[in-house]
Amino acid sequence: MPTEPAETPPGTELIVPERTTGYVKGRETRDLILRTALDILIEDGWHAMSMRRVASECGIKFGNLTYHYRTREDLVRELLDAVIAGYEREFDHIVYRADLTPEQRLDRYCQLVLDDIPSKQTTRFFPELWALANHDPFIHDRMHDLYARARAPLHDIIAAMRPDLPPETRETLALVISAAMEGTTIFAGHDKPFAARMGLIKHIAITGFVDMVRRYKP
Amino acid sequence: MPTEPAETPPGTELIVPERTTGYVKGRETRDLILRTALDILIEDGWHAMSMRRVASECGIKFGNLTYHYRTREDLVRELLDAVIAGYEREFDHIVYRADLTPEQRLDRYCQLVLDDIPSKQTTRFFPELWALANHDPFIHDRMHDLYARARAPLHDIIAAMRPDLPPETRETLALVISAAMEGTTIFAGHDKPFAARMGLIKHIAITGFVDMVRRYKP
Amino acid sequence: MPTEPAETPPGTELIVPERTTGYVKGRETRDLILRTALDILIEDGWHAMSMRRVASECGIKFGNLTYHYRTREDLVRELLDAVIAGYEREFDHIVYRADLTPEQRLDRYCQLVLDDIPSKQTTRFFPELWALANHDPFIHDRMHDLYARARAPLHDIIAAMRPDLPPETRETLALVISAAMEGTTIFAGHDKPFAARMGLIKHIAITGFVDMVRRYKP
Amino acid sequence: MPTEPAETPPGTELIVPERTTGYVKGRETRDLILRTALDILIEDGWHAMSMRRVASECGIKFGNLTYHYRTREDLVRELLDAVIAGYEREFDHIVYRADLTPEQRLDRYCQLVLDDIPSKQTTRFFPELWALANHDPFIHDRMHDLYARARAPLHDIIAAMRPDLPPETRETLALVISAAMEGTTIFAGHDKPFAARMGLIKHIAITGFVDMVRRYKP
DNA sequence: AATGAATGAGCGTTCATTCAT
DNA sequence: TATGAATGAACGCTCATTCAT
Repeated sequence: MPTEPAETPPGTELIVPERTTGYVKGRETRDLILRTALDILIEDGWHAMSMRRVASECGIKFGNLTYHYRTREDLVRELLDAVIAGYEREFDHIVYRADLTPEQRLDRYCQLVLDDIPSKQTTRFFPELWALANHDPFIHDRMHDLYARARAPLHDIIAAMRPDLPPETRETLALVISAAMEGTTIFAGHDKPFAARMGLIKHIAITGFVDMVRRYKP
Repeated sequence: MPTEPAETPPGTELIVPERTTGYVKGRETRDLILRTALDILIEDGWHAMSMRRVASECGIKFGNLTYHYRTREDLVRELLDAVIAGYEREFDHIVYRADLTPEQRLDRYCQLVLDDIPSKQTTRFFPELWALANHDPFIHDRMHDLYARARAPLHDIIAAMRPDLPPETRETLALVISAAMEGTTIFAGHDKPFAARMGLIKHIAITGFVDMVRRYKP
Repeated sequence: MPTEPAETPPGTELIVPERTTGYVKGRETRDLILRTALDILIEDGWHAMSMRRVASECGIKFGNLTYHYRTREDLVRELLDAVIAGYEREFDHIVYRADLTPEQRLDRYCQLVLDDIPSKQTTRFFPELWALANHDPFIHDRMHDLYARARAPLHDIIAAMRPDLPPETRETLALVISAAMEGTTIFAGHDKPFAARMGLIKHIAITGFVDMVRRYKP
Repeated sequence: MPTEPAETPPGTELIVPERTTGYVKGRETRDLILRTALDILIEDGWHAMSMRRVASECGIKFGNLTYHYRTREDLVRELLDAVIAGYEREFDHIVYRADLTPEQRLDRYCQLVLDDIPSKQTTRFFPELWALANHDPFIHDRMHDLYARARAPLHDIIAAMRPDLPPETRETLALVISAAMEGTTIFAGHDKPFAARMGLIKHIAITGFVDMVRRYKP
């Protein structure tokens, strides 16, 4: 079973939306702002990502930051959208390869996800997102949009492996597998106690998931 | 297959440490403070749990709060210790029942954990902890202490089921199972999109976990 | 012996540093802040000079004060620098007059210093500085910088009067004279018991100092 | 001329007043409190001498401190009185020695005062007092009481040396000498830039003062 | 597009004080 | 005599926001 790591880690790119007034300078500044804000979020967490600190670490003046993002919420939403869109884009153009068996594709999908977890950005960003989603409906919905899109390939794979199961069961299998992988972030993500054991974790998890789909009896 | 919910959900109790000196009144006040602080943490998150808001929602004056907890860190540490101790206590006196087979005990253990996940406290508290642990070494260590203690019963069960496996493999099996269950918090916890499907999730997960332990080949 | 008071008392002016950027309005606000802070320091002492009180007595909002001086230390340092620079400036352009004998210049120098002591600002400001210098190394160094500059003219005068003495002795003569005058602040400064006797004090002190330099035998 | 240092430095003792309820324990506690408060005042200054810190550094509980000194002002006043009384006592029983000439007694008196200045307590305590006296009439009066008593021996000495001078002139001579010595605290006190030069300062100052008294012409 | 100035609110902390135990 | 509990106020600081330049 192929276990080589994915060629391009997802989520390393920020997809910054265009604006109506398409000045290049402003676009560059917004890029810088979002990149810097994400760095702070990753490094020191949500509450450290203040407007002042973002401006300061950008090397721009405070007034300029509020020109581009009038309120903190504006900044936060565009940041989360940009980060999430980055993850979504990677998923879209990596997973679909028709030359593999469903088992191989399941294996490959899980490799991709688990290989991404030890990255500092993923280990730091998603727990912030999970916590925020509990208190902010906008973030909650946006986050579950992302996960729904991320599970879509799994649905196809599981449907191919188990056409006998009802759709709800297949979806829930996908959910359990996805949740299981997310959960490893806490224990084997960047700088976590079991980071060094990620290889064994991957083997146990992936073989377990394949078995789980293959053998599940309703 | 036994799927009845556990009789007492863990984590609903705060274990507030005694003090060598002090009157009953002070003890009651400290209890109230911690209970209120936890409620705010659960409802509105970490940064909403300010000293002022805790005092205000306690119905006590700010000065009195700082009398009992001189600094926010004092409050936070005693709160986390009290919450975590509550979870640990439940684990300690529920899991050890010698009259069951290892498979039954694994099933029971997972039932216990998964039954707790939809509780509002657990769904809200642990993601906060995961996010905080990324930026606060004290919280990081305390959290992984808790999880290590929570995995201990799993180690016994898996050792009984698979004495042939080396300890590291058994530990990692336990870790994967534990992480998988934690991951469901995000998707099927309180008010989450798949909360209603927790029954099916439990069935898929638990039968999958039992299979995973039973059939794992190094 | 000439005893007419100096034409311009030193230390009545605040030398507020320019900033590279900024509007006139901001400069005026900073001037007002420092002037007000000094007034409070003089009137009610160091610990009364709180950020809140400065803002309030300025008629500006607290947030605006912290905009101009982010921390109290920023404010304090710029204030001390401005006050001290005011004293230094006066010393610089008053003392050097070549048309006088050394004795006349010594007399004139002491006149200048002693005439300044009964001013409320000097009587109040310097004892605060002396107390603070005991607990704050920055203030300690800045204060002794000021005094070193203030003694410089004395060194010249004494060198002219007593070229036979070694430099260390001349410096120490200057120090004793300077210290003696500073000490009168406590007893004959503004609103002090012997304020009314400053004329006699000046006569006794100055004739004594001139004699001391003229007649000192190592 | 005799220049050996005084046998017992003044101001090292706290004279704590008795109370009507003469329990020994309470007296001991008050001693400890005042001693500790003075240490804090000397070490970190006036504003650092808070009730809380005094209690904490005493090793007694906060409530107990407020039992002995109901308000901070109570503590401060008794502390200052005790310290000042300590200095006064030393002056009283050291200075009067009939077997010396007036010049010798003047020398001896100045030796005594100047020898005390480099002590940490004196260097730190008096500048605090000078600053406080500018803003607190009670302290102002008490301080000048102390200095008046301290100058009394000088008046006798100067009267013996210069019976020809009118009393006001003699008093002012005493004042100038006293003020001159106090002023050296700032420059040659404990940890001050010219502390190492105190020997030369003493010689210059004392010979100068003797000359000043001997030769002053109204 | 970018900066400077000003506001109002909230934060954690320290403090002096009063009162019950 | 000593401690615990509670209050109210002020502290320095950071923040998001608005508006003029």
